[in-house]
Amino acid sequence: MEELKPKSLNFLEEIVQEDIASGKYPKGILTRFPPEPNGYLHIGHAKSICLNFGLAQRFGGATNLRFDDTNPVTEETEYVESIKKDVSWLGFTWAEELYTSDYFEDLYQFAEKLITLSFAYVDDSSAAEIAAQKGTPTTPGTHSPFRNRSVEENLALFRDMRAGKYADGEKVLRAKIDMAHPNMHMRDPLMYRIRHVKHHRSGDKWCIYPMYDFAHGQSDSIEEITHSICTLEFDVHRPLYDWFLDKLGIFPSHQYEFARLNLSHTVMSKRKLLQLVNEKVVNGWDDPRMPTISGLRRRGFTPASIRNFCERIGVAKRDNLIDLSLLEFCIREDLNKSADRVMAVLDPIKLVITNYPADKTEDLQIENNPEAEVITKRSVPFSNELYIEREDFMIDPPKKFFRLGVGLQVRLKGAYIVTCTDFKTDSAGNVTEVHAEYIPESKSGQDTSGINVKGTIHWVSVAHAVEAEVRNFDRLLIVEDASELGDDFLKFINPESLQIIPKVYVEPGLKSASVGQPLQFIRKGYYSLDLDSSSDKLVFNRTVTLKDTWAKEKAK
RNA sequence: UGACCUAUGGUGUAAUGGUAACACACCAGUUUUUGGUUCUGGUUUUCUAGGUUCGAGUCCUGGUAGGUCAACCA
Repeated sequence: MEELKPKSLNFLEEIVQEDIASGKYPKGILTRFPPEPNGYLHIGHAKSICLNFGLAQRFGGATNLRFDDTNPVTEETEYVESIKKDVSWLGFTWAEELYTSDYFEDLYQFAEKLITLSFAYVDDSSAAEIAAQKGTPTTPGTHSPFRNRSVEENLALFRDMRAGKYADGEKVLRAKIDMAHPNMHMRDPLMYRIRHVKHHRSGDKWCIYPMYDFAHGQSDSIEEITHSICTLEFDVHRPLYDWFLDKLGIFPSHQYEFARLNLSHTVMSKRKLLQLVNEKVVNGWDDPRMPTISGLRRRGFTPASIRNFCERIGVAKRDNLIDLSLLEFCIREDLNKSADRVMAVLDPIKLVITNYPADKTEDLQIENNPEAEVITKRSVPFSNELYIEREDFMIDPPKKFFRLGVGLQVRLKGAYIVTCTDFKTDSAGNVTEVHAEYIPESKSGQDTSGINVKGTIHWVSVAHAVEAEVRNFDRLLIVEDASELGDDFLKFINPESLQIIPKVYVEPGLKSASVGQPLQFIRKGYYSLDLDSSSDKLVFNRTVTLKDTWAKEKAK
């Protein structure tokens, strides 16, 4: 489908467009999403996923899903499964499911080749010695005493490393580049280390494992990835990425860097997320307060809203801090179109309609979603005793209070207009009951009363109400920017990030709600049924509130 | 006392040497049987000093500020 006015391209799209125009990649472009299976995906990964898959979709290419599993110590199959689930859920289909570990033999051969070309050597130095040899960013490094071993000796030693003749840490394979290079990554970086550890896929087949720098570029090259995009901190790795591909003389994949996503009022680093889980600040990786894909899914976010968000934040090379309100806008925008409206009273007070027959029940037909293309209705029981929101009645209502107070009128959503006549209090002066009279000819849809009211409030019939638990979620942190907080970020957890309301009343039709189904509790927010629900206990998660301009008005 | 990356409203992102725009946020009004939604309008912008040019947010130089890099992590 052709857009009328071509949207401006982001810098990555421009690069791809130029490469295609110049005929650089006659077979089309190929991107890849390369997570390490050592944790759960978060919204930052979603940006990368949308970028990689989006680039390929837009320019007629394809995208591989590659698990970058070169460190057997941290990686597990459990994470592979969750990552696949999350990428699929976001709505993307990968061309091939691949694993860096599947290239271990190729990578080994690449290493032997570099040894043969005198571009690599086996080093017996300890980790501390190697660190010392590296120098500092402002002072050049020094040569390892093992740097000038012969090709034959290096080859023999490296084969012995593979054969398991050495213990962990005893030897490493290093690239022979330049110990005085201004880029630290070019000062004879490690290519292989010894790890006598079972790998989640290759098992015990290997005891030497390639480092990221010796695996990533070559994996890209093996797959003939044309555009390998990653985050900014890998910028300094690019010379090394290019050096290996050049010396090996293999397919020249190219790396491009973009600024990672930072979201306000939350944390994104794997370490901090892990900390939240381990210290039980949240209830697991899929806690709805987490910025993980699984958390957002459980919270009630839709894949489309997240894709939309990633589209709107754009992509560039400068550091950024995206305001959470943009994410909230995106989910509201989506849910406003798709969520059925239902009534739930979270903080109930009884409203008695004194002139409505006590033994009567009406089944009212109420619109599910005024925004829908095809309007459908549902049946909601109405009777003389209703629950309404406590905040919808005031003893001394101020001027612009369009709700109940003695003498005031409101419409009960989908039902009648009522006039408040009285109220009861307990000994402490708390309102316990509100009384009103309904206007029979004001029935919704057939109103002949001629009365206009400013306010409409939601309600649930006492006799028909279904009990439910509601979990209201809010921002995880009370500070916008957690980047400089370090471990102190735990001191800034929003104490109201989770508020459980154990007993609310919802309309009876909600007994048949399904997990994840988007709903709008009228005037309250968007909710979805949590997977903790059972047939005799409903639990609803608040995805996001509605915009509340009344709250702002009240604050004045 | 290094190398590299970056700098546009409050937050993001465009403008590809030719009128600084779009979204979110915020404010005001409109619509509304949700104080939701819709629609309309408004407030607020090119880090700094030079240079090139008829013309610079864009190119060049210096400065300033922020970020990245010295894991047998990725």
